[in-house]
Amino acid sequence: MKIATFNVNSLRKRLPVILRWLERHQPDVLCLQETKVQDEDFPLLDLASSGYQVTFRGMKAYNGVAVLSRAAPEAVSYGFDDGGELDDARLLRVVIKGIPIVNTYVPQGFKIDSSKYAYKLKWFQRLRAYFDKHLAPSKPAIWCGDVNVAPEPLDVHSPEKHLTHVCFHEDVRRAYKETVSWGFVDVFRKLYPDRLQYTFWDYRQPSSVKANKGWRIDHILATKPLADKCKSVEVDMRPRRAATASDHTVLWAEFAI
Amino acid sequence: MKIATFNVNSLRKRLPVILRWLERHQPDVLCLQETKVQDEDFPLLDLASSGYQVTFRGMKAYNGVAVLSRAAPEAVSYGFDDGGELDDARLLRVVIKGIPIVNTYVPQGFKIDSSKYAYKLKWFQRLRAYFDKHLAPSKPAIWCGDVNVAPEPLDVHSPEKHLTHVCFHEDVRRAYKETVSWGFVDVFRKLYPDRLQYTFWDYRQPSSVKANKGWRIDHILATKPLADKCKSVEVDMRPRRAATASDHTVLWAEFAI
DNA sequence: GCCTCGCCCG
DNA sequence: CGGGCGAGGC
Repeated sequence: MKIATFNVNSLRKRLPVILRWLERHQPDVLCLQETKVQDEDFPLLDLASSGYQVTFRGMKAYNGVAVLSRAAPEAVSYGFDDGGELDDARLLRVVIKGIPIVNTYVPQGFKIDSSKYAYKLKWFQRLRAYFDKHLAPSKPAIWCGDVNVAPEPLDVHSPEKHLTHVCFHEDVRRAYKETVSWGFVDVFRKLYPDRLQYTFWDYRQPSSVKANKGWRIDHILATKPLADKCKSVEVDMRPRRAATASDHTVLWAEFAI
Repeated sequence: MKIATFNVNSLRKRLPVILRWLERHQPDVLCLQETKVQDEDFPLLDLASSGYQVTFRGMKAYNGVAVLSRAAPEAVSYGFDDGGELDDARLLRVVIKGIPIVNTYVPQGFKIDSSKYAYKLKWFQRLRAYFDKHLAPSKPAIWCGDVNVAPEPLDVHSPEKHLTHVCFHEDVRRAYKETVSWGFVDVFRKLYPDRLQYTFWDYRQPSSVKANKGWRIDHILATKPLADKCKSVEVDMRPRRAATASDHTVLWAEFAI
């Protein structure tokens, strides 16, 4: 099973890139974030040609998640179910061929001293509780998406400059790890313990791609039984180099199931 | 000499269409309107490959005129010189191979009861005075551009519905004809007295192109000595059918000089 | 509908 | 820088 994740920064703007990538890579599942389209405007027709099943939840202007899958999902669930903020444009769970897949667009957090950052930290706690409720560490499951955390210094260019950045501050890294420790394994880092590899390059940072000044903030994580079956994980730079590119690129992993 | 006119509705958006048209048609002169680009942002580099000389005057967001010519203009003049509103983003005169060419983007006029409409009517009067000052009916000269007038009922779909439209109202048609009568001949209508042929199809009117619900408001006019040498005039629908089309298309005329 | 713009956002 | 939005123009 081949599964991929891609923060598209507008699904409508990225349709050609997405369709091209599906054609070339034929994944079983492609999880998308920042679709930035409300459900009534979702471009189902443009995706129909791909032959993929489409599951989505969006809102106007911000956020939005979707799952494209070869097989139809056996179950679909939108947002948190803990009585708090639903945040269904950031959290989408599907079950595909028996494997639960949680696709997240974790809040970015704005600034360390903002309420948005507090919300982000809380979000990781809620996500752990969500895993507790719906998954089991001993059973196959996947968590992927734009997690907005670079877990280690290796995962961001010039880490010493980003100690107070909402995607690298010690508190957010701790919050992320606390959620991971529920029972997930970062399959990229598992296969490549020392590899410097980013998935996001800021549009604003001049020549960030050429100079490779990026962040590894998009992740695919699997529970142990599934992580053990992970055969390969790669970042495909091509979508980031496309004429009309997202600021993120595609991360994919293949599992022997 | 082959001369063409095209309201591009943003030069920058229409660059591929323009370059393609130049390649295919190799006109001596292409007059453009609604370039919507201020001079400091004019995309000279993108046009350099065409090999055409570029003369332009624009402003931010609205209006803007340009002339692309195989030969460099022997003279260039921007706007009115009667002490009133300059309107140099609507009026550009060049002399090419000895022929004065007046490229205009005549004000649209908004609504019949608006001051913009009064300004439009006045604009035609000023233009006649401008011809008087700079041209002679007995000598070759060309006036072309988006004139924003359908001269006759044949020149607009459902004319009975547009009697109070600022591009078909009796006052504007009279004002236009008063300016034409200075000494210009509409070469399209001269060659094809009865042909129904539009040059503009509103984006808003659903399926206006397919249903051919348009307007003939872009014109090429020549003084009598030149009009007598007009060999052919055509409207090229291709640019209007392009993937990213202006709401106008190209009108061109060939003169035996 | 398809352009422009200024503004918000990451 | 490159998405989104809403307003203004035609």
